[in-house]
This record gives sequence, structure tokens and C-alpha cells, in this order.
Amino acid sequence: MKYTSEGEALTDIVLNIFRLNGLLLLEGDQITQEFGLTSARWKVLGAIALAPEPITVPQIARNMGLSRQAVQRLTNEMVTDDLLTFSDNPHHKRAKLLGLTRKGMNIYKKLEDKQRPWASSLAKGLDRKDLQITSTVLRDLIAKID
Amino acid sequence: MKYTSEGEALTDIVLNIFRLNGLLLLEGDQITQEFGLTSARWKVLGAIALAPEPITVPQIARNMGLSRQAVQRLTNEMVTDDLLTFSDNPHHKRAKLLGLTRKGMNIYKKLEDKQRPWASSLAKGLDRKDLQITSTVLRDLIAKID
DNA sequence: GATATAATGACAATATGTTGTCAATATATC
DNA sequence: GATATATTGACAACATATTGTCATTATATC
Repeated sequence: MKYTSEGEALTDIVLNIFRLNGLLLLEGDQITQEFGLTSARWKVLGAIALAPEPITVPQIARNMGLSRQAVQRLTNEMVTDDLLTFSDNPHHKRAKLLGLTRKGMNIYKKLEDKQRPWASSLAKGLDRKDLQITSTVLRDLIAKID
Repeated sequence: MKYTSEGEALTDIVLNIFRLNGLLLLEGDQITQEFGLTSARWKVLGAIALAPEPITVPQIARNMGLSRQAVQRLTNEMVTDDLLTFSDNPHHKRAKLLGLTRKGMNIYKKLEDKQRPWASSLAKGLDRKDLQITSTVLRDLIAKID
């Protein structure tokens, strides 16, 4: 296939994503620091908080596009830290269901309150339509690769 | 600050970037596998290949938005693997200048040939203007955070 | 030129992630 | 129901990345 100008733009996007990923992880680490969390744990916390029903480790991994081993390690530590609980799964003897503890729920809410103005401030000055286009393009790329 | 709809779109973008970062690293690992490289090493190789002049480890780190320690580790191993060379820096006794070996250059060229059709194929079906908007938005976000 | 400050390489500790393997449990197929 | 296949948790090995520290070298300031 010829190297299209679209391909050129895409190469640029890829490099920007690598860069932005690193910056966003640092931002998340700073936002969560006062609660003793990190970007990675915040993401897991959010995945569980936003799930309509209790979910298992492999389900979170599939939702987030991570290996189940990576999620397992995080959740095990977060249970130790009293952020999450494992509860028996009536449909599966090995795969426990994950839930938030009161502490986990409280921290999640506080992080939501901190994240919203952060996002709005970062979005300020950027065109709404452009942001929506970006969101769509990223989603399309994920669908194409995955 | 109020949670704007722009902020909402941005939150979506952030999560998509985390996901896409992981997928792109896997793609890069697959593309580079036949040459014994990885996504991380490919990025370093590219940074050196595209630099107009020989550069040092901390310069690469700043260009790529990585810690100098992370880049140092990669370059040390890549020198061992005969992909890069350190050469004396007339302006600095400690900070060596990095260059590509013949092997490094050959692999870089082959990766370029592999990457272009990959990017074009991934971009296929996406609107050129949308891709350019995405690229611009990502760049703006990097500039705002960094 | 002397001295304070910054940048660099080396090393270590830690966090995040992938991959691979094993035994145990679920699920599908016959 | 028996059997083959897939999923899951636990464990280990490894790659990538940040942060922190130290001694050494550069650079800025006086």
C-alpha cells in the first residue's frame, strides 16, 4: 500500500498518543496522590464503580484492554488496602466478584469531583466539535486494531 | 469549574488514549519482532535517526517525554546489541553522542518500509480532515499539560 | 578564578504491564 | 455423563517506566 497523507497524519497521531499517555499517567498520579492511589488503581476503581453489576477480574481486564494478570495484581493489593472486596460468585467457584468498600466508594466520589474541573479546564479553549471528532477517531482506531 | 460537555468529551478521550497506547505498543512489538526489537527501542531508534545532528541521552529523553534514566537503559542495551554507538562529545566529557550503526540504520529503514503501509491501512476509511483535527487536538493537549 | 547551581551517568527501589506455565474450575461437544 | 476445550487464579520471569540518590562534569554568577 502507498504511504498516503492520511497515513502520515496517523503516524503523527501515534507518536502524540505515546507522549500524551505518559503525561496523563503523571497527571492521574498527582490527582490521586492525596488518597494514596495511582493512575492504574484509579482506573480499576472506576471500572468497578461504573459497572452496572459486580464484575470479576477477567471482565475488568477485557473492558480495559489489560491482561487479567495485571488487573489481578492491582485488585489484590486494593483489597489489602481496604478499597475493594472480593465476594463469592454464585455462578463461579474461582472467579470472585469485586465490589467497592465504603472507603473505596468515598475516594472514588472525591476523585470524580477532582477530575471534572480538571477535564473542563484542560478542554477550555478547544473546540467542542474538534474534541468530539478526536474522540470518534480514537474510538475508530481502537476498533480497527482490536 | 463546572463540568462542561467539553470536559466530558475530554474524559472520553483520556480513556481512549490509555487503551490505544496499550494496543499501539502491542502493534509495534509485533512489527519489530522479526528484527529483535520492541516498541520502546523502535522509538529510540527513530529519535536518533530523525535527529538532524548526533544527540545525547538526555536530549532524546526530553524530545520523547521520558525520563533520562529510561532512555539511558534502552540506549545502553542497544549499544550492546550493536544498534547504536556512543561517540565522544567534543562539548561534554560525560554526555556521549549517539549514532546508528549500519545494522541500526538498516533495521530502521526496513521498519519504515513496514510502518508506512501499516499506517496507511489503519488510516483507510477515516476522513483526512478528521485525522488532522485529531492530530492537532492531541498536540494542543500535550502543550497544555506539559 | 572561585563558587554556587544545573546536568549527566550509574545504581537501586518501586510501579505497571506483558507473557508463559500450572493446577483447578467451567463450559461445550459428543 | 464422559471428555475435550476454555477460563481462572497463582506464580514467575521479564520489559518498560518513574523516582530518588550519589559522584562527576558543565555552566552561571559573583
